[in-house]
Amino acid sequence: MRADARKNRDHLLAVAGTALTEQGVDVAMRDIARRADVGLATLLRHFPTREALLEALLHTSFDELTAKAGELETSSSPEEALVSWLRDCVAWTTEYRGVTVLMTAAIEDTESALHTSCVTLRAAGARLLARAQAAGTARTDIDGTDLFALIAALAWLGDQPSLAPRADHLFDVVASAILTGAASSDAEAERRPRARS
Amino acid sequence: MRADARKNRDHLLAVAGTALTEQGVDVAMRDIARRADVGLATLLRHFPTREALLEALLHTSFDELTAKAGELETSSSPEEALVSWLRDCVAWTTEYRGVTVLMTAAIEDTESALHTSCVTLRAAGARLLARAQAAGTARTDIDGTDLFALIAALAWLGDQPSLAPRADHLFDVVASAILTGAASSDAEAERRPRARS
DNA sequence: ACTTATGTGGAGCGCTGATCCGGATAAGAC
DNA sequence: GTCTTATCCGGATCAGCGCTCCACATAAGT
Repeated sequence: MRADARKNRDHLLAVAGTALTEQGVDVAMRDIARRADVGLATLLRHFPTREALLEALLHTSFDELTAKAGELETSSSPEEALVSWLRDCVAWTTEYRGVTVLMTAAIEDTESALHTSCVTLRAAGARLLARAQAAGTARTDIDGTDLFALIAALAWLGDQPSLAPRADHLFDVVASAILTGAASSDAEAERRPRARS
Repeated sequence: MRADARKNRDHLLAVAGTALTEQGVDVAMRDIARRADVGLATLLRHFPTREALLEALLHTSFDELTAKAGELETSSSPEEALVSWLRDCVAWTTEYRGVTVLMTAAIEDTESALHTSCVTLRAAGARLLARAQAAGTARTDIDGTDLFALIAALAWLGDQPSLAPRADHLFDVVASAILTGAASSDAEAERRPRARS
């Protein structure tokens, strides 16, 4: 890659990062190009689709989340690991408003630039879930795809301005549905723990 | 209203109904106008915004849902009434792909044509919830807005092609989180009843 | 210094929702 | 039955979107 191209690419990524966090993933591609003092065609050549741009921008975040899942698998109890990781996933999506819709579309579109990252993420969650299920602390009638769907739904809730204030609380509600509390001594405490703050 | 205007209005509503169920609420306004053999301006004068069109089209459905809530309040047990009504709400949204997003935006936008309908719907749900809470069969740390958010999230799940197959199952998961099963003799059966079909 | 392969960005396409305004027409007066 | 007028219609137009093409600028290699 030519030096000026590399420079443009890096600059575009930096500008896109701030633009996306400010205006959500639906920000106009033209706006990103304008803010980078670059033609729209240049942006679209480096990143032919919105998904491609997001992939380049978020793949380190994806890696961190999957890595986190691996760490939790050894450092925490199955139940704590699962819930903590779910919370991290949902919290992460709040930084990029609207990314949830693209991810749910990407997970079964093998052509999407985000496809692989999403599948990997789902697999990481499935492992944490299976571990908790084996320990008897998570209900056994859900799988990794269900978990992915629940994360997506909670993330979507956080994206809706009118529902966002309830997102944290509803996370606890849904989490209580995933956990059985079977092998936990404080099962009841886990079912209705966190009072409305 | 002049006779030709009334005729156009009715015709547009009929055409919009089929167009919306076929292509979702994001269908281009121009397409609706084209299918009705009418200029775009005509459609937009009768229904200045997409919300206005939807309100005219769906307000009978909204009325039916709130009426249904009233009936269930006297005909069924608090628990059954709540779950049955929630299921009806979620099922109804599947007929109009994408309507959930507009509804969540409308519920706190007093300018939206859908605002009143959404608020009424939330109130109907809140009453069913309060009744179940009074009977001790629904968790007491959620309110009508939380319920609305959960319905919206489940409806959104059904709108996503990749997650839709799990929507019914996840409805049961979330429903189990809302219900405590306290006053029910088959509490355990309610917590993990429906095997994956 | 010259050539060439590569990168660039303005112009233009088809699409969207929205607005304007000249012409068509139904409703009401006579 | 005719005429007036208030109402309604819809083609033309605008700004915005993602996207593509291609004449031109320029960095890299000889």
